Amino acid sequence: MLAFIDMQRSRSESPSGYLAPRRSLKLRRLRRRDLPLDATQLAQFLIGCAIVSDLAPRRVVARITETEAYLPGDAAAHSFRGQTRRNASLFLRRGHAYVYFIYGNHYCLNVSGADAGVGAGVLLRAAEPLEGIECVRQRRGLVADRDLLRGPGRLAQGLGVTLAEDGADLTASGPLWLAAPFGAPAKIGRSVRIGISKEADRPLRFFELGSAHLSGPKILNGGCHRPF
DNA sequence: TCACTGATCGTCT
DNA sequence: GACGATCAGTGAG
Repeated sequence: MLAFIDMQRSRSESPSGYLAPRRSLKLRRLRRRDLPLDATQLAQFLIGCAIVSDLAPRRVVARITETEAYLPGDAAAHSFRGQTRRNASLFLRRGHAYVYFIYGNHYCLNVSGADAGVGAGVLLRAAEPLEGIECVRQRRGLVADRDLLRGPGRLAQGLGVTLAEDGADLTASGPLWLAAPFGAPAKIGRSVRIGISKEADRPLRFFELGSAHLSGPKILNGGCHRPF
């Protein structure tokens, strides 16, 4: 079991009820061997882990609350038709960032989830901002706190992720990396994936039960959107 | 809260 | 030229 992370922070409650940390979190970088070799297991493993962006102007730490697994041979996966220039990062060893641009105005961040050359990954769909919230607000504009990183496009925007991070090793020293989970282990829910037309009935979406920081319709989240 | 729609542009066929 | 792992804005119930 992974070591616990001491959050080393005191929290203050904002008018919206959001709990904002005052001090930097103490984080342990995940190593590649910490990551399950199976994308479905990796998608569950990443719930409760942190994604850390040291991209300018300052550090943002967010606790991952929602993921989707895209497997080898999965018609909904970008790897389904084989390797192209766009999806090459999806075929890297597990733990690399696969960033793609979609719908003309959004980036999405994935974590490659298999051995080199296989082509599997985990889409990070939502997270709860823990540190650098002001920086996220600057990037995201005037939106409700629970909407800051809720949705794959919003998450990438809030972390400052662009195509420049495509192919980055999230287990190496760099501006974008994964940290070990902290706090009580998340209770994980499961549902079908969102926004796809192929293999849409496969239950490969995972989320933290009870979290307010989830995308998608309420019915897929176990009716767990907490009012703020 | 949900349904609907337009914006936007890279990738692939 | 069509499609797409999305989002924000708007209106209805």
